[in-house]
Amino acid sequence: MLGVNGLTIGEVAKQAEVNIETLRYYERRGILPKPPRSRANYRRYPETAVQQVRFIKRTQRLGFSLNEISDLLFLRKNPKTSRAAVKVRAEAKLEDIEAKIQHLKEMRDALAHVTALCDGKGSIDGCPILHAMEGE
Amino acid sequence: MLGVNGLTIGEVAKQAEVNIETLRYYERRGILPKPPRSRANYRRYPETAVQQVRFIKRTQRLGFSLNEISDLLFLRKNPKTSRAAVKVRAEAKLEDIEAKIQHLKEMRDALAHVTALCDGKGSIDGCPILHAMEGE
DNA sequence: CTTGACTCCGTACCTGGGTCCGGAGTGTAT
DNA sequence: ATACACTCCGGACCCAGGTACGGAGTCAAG
Repeated sequence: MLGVNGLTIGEVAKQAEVNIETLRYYERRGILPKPPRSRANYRRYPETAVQQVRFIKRTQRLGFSLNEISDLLFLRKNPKTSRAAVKVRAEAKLEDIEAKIQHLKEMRDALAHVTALCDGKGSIDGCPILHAMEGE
Repeated sequence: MLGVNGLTIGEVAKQAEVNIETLRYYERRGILPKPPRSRANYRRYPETAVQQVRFIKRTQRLGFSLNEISDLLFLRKNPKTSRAAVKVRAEAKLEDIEAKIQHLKEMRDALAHVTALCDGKGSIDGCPILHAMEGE
């Protein structure tokens, strides 16, 4: 009866490999459209819902936040949007990611520098790593 | 009267360039030792407190979380600790950071790939970036 | 007709690193 | 002495992205 037309939330969750709670959360966030309800008030999702959730998850893996994904979905809904609008966002995100990489590389280099000071021998007293963290 | 022996929380905050609330937070977390109190129950920090806070901030900038910093401080307090214990943690953190960099690079490459598909011309309908996010 | 699995909802909780609030007490300069 | 800055405290709030809880209703099978 339930599955006849529309997927239950559990079915969508399983197929899209997310938690049921995640689907309800996305709905609250307005990032997943509210599906119609059965007589007993159960959500009955169209088949496309699974694809929509996968889109969200894939886009997240590209580094976009849920707010940014909302924004992208909003653009997509509006036929007057230009492709340039999407491209601008993609390029901005690329720069974000690049900046994070640079930041992590700086941390890595600084930490590698400090780590190299220590031969790992002796007691903690005078430990060159801690010393470097303490000093200027 | 107050400044005569010991720094007030505001003085430490200013010198260490952190918020007063941050100092109280670190104290709650047990990462900054509880200073003695004045008659009126005001914290009177020793001069070394500023250095301690700077240590925390510097170590954070190297990528350590406050929990990891607690752990490091705990090691430091114990004279039986070997330098190797510190070095092990530094190297583990280095690997953490390296893994984060790799992850971000994968995101960057995937996103760059997708972004390159689009010449930025035309309407959003059929946008190759969104199309790539939707498809497998 | 009962059992077990599923769903409903609102709300609270989680991690991490703080930041802010508000009322009360204190320190100090004029 | 009074104005103004500083400090005290517990608890609430912030960001993100969920996850968990618990009581009630519902569905399908035996």
